[in-house]
Amino acid sequence: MPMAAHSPATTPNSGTSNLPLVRLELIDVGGRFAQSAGFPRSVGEIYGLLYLSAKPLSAPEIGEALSISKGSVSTGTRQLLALGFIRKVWVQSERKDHFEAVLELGDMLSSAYDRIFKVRAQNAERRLDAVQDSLELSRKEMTPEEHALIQERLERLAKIQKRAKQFLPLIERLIR
Amino acid sequence: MPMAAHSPATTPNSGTSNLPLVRLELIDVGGRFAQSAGFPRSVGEIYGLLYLSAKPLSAPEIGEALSISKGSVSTGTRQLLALGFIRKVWVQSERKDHFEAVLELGDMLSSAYDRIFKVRAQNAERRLDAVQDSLELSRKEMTPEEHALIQERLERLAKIQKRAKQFLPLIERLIR
DNA sequence: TTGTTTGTTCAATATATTTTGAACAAAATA
DNA sequence: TATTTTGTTCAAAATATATTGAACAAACAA
Repeated sequence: MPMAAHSPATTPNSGTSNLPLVRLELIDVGGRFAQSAGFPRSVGEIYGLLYLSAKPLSAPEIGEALSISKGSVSTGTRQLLALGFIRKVWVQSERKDHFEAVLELGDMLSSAYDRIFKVRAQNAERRLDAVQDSLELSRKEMTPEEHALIQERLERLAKIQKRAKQFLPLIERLIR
Repeated sequence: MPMAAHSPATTPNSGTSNLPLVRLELIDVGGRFAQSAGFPRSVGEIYGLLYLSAKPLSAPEIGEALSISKGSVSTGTRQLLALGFIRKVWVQSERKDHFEAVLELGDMLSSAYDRIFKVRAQNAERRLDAVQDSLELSRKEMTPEEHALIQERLERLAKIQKRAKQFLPLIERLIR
């Protein structure tokens, strides 16, 4: 369903931006994708805008097209730059920074995968180790039966984690 | 770092629950995992509580152990039941429903994968089709050059999606 | 140097999500 | 039947997250 950025589905885009429908829709797609990946909607909208832009856009242009503030543009572009989804480009006789989308989305997604999911997997592993350590610390508060039960169940978790660790590199290879 | 459910890291667990440290920690792990997967924290905490429980727990027991309300327990257990992460069990001479964790987490995660990620992939595919349709609708508002550029970029997206579609079943097989 | 433009930060505001708990419904008991 | 127990719903409150915009800083121009 066609939808202008930030506007309810039924209302047409409010005035200034004047982008063709297809671009407004991809802005919305980007926003939704960002949300489902745990990023602010505006970050995805910025990428969606730049992805279908014929030329690099300045921060004020982005803000005007999406009706978002200077601050949000600054924060959003910083995040996208850090993830490698956009780059700064120099535009002749312009002092403002300009941004363009990195089009190699496949590569970008795999690098985002690296940064996000690998770190998460590592954290999860460390965390589970800590839980297993604290099982021994809690030993005195428990009956031997309870201790054995918890130990067995934590070992199940460790096995799942091991399995996950093994197939993650395979996914990486497939994504690249 | 050890942490009682819902309490700041430095404060000990407030009174009634009296669970050993290791169980409090797994509750926290469950809560964080749920959050990273887009579920309410309390849903993960309920699973974490049940996962290390020697016996099935009633709704009031869950609420008391986690210091959450009747309503949250009801909502949380319903979600976990729908996902297949817990099951109801009948406990002799008890009228209350009792809940226990499904321990086959690997299986559960793959079925949750099915339900969530497959639907997302399908939605994304439909959505991109719609965007491509609207490119044709917007044709008159654009120069031929702009049209060609957008068409090319949308085709790139379609390719990425196709690739993603291909490797998703492989991941599934690995997870199972 | 001063004045202007551009970009960032962050406290305040707005928005979205989760949790609560009172009101209700459903089921079991007496 | 009436009474108690158990479970659900959903509007309101609490919490978490995103956005704004004024104040600040940094870069450049004159």
